[in-house]
Amino acid sequence: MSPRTPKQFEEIRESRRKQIMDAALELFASEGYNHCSISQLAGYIGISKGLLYNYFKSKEALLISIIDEGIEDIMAMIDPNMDGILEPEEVEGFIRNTFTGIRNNLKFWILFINVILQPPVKEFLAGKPFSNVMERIGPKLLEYFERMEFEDPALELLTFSAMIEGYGILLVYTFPNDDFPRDTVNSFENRMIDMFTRKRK
Amino acid sequence: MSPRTPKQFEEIRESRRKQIMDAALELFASEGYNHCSISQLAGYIGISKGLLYNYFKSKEALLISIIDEGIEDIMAMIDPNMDGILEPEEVEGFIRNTFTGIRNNLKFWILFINVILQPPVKEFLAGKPFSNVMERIGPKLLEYFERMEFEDPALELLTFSAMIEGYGILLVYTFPNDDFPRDTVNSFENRMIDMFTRKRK
Amino acid sequence: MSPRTPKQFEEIRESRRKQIMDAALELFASEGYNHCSISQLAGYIGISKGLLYNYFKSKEALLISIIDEGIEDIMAMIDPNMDGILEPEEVEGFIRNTFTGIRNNLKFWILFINVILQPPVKEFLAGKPFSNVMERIGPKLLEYFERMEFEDPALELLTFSAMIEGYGILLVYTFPNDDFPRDTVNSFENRMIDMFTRKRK
Amino acid sequence: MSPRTPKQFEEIRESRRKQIMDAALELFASEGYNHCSISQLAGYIGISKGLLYNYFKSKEALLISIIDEGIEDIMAMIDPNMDGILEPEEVEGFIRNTFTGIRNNLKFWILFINVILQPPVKEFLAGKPFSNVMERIGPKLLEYFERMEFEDPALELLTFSAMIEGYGILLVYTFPNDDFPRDTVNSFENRMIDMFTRKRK
DNA sequence: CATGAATGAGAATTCATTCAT
DNA sequence: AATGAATGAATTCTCATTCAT
Repeated sequence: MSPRTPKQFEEIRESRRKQIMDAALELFASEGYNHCSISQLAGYIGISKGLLYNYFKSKEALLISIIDEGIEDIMAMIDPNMDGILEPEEVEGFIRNTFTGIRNNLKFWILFINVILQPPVKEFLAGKPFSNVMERIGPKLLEYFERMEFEDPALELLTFSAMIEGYGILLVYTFPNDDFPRDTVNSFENRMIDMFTRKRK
Repeated sequence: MSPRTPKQFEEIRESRRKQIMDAALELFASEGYNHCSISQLAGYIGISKGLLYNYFKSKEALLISIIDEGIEDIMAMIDPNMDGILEPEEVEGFIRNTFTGIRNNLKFWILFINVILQPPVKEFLAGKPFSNVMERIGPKLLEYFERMEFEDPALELLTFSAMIEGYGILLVYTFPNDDFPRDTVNSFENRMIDMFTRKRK
Repeated sequence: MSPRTPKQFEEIRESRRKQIMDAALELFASEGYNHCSISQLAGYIGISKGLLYNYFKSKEALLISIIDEGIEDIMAMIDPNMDGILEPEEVEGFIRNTFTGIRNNLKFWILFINVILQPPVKEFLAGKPFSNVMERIGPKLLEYFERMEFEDPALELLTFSAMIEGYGILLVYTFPNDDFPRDTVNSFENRMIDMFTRKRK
Repeated sequence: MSPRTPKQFEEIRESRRKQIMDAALELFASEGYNHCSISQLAGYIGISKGLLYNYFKSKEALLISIIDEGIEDIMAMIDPNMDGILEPEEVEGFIRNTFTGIRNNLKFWILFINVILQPPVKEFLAGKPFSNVMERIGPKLLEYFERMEFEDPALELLTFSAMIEGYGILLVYTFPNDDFPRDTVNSFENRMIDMFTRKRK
């Protein structure tokens, strides 16, 4: 066999890294971050503890990487193009994407909810622009509700946020096994779209 | 000096127990359960580590006690009398009480959200009828929405749940310091009452 | 009620002391000295920990008292009058008394075997003339076997000691519940008497 | 430097494990199991406390491992082939092997006597077929004494057991430093062989 | 005499992290 | 790159003993 090229090395590293992060997400989400030891994690993946430290400089760093990437994934799905002012179709898209995004990354979402208030992640998020999805697009939505002449834009924003987050929480706490009545969820999504994209008087 | 009576001992125990639980709630909620050591907690209260174990057989047991009592407190406030079928006024009361209950026990609520998915609490809740507030009154609400001829009772229940939980979450994650625009919250509360107590067609 | 006389106080103290020692013997023998806490013991007796310390200055002191008294009891039964030289009838009496003594104080015997090699008791026994029953009467028996012209007096002493102690051990380890074939025990006793009181050639 | 092979790791583990068990046997036997802390033990070996837990999941587990292996060692020496019916030569061999076995593993024997009645070991032995050496070969010896037409087989078994165990106990309690008159011991051994392998009428 | 809350010293245990190979 | 033995600091927990009442 010929010696591997630098590019191949890079690929190997990348796939290992991904493997570790996937497994850690899996385990952290089901067992809890604190409750899950590096030994256990390494054993679960089938690699040595040392190798893990070859890829992540600490357990915290691993967690942060997972959170970071997860947020990016969800953000990418939720928010493909929100630079300018919001139009109703974009709000509709945002709602649809959010629902899909959370559902597609349920494991991550569970972990996220699980650790978001705990020291390492808390600190990490503090410095980030997307510490909270809502925080980022909040102002835009506010401006949108104003422009669309909703009666009480702040109330709309609160309602909007609560419904989005409430949905996410229900997924995690009440239906973590995806045993969700899909019809009802679709209706809920439609109701939200209905509520927040039709101009009210 | 005469020896203490059993009643006196009982009082000492009761007040100490409360003192420990209050301090632990405080610290666990702000620092995080895992991040806060028994040493730190004992130091914060100003007692010895040993005494803590005189009152709670383990750190987990202390956490569980806090959760247990907190749930009871909130349930007592939320749900004073929901034995029979629900009437609109009761739903209104439930909404109002829930909002007040969460706000009055914000520290507990933060801790609760923080630990609800973590092993000891998860297991503890599994055996409880009120593992989730919604779980308990869900069926009653469903029957209520049917009786009130809401078009899609399941959707109403989901919306209702999401809005309640979303509100709770927002409090914890987004406005933990109570820097909440109170007017908007009141409007949100009223909107919910409006949505779920007026018969729809 | 008239105030108690000093004598009555003395009696109360004495009976309490005995009660504590009996219960401790019971518990130490069944649970193991180290495994049994002062709390547990006090609870078992139905008194407070403080009171216990009123009677014994430490857990070790309590153990030592039990051992001390137990040894005295057994010694009193085994060895009523062994001051002068031994005669065959005295050896016979010694054997019979030893068997009865061990059987009557089985709980103590179990505790004794259990703790005899452990630090506090070990040190305590070191300074005592009866650190071991055999040690005390060993020299006398040796002289007896010589005077009786046993062929190898040292061998007889070893055999004698081994049979006595072996019997004690069997009681503790193999038949702690007294489910002992009494006939066989009696025969064993008679065999020992036979072996060690009849002059050999 | 090439990484260690699995075989090398296996060797390291095996030798460390043995080192720990040897040291623990040494220390537990001389200081007493309860009196000897993990810190002390680790310091004595010259390793960290943590490493100890890498090899044994608890102090109790370490004790049990020692007991388990010790029993196996002694059994292997005592009882090389006792499957069929016993012949006088086998009984002789058993006696000789037992004496040698106990003497060669005196440290273990001391520890064993020391802890055999204490909770963890007691429970552990309960499930074992060789909880007591005698228990295992008792029935065989009984049958042997019957076949050899000893007058009272049960009495012979009791005498045999008592002498063996009594010898073991004497070693531990009375002559723990091996300051044993070897001649007398040999005579004792011969006397036992004489007593239990010559057909009596 | 009697109580049990309170202490504190020390014990067992865990586990993220390092490092020689 | 890969391993897992080894570390050590921190953490949970135990329990004999004291002491105010």
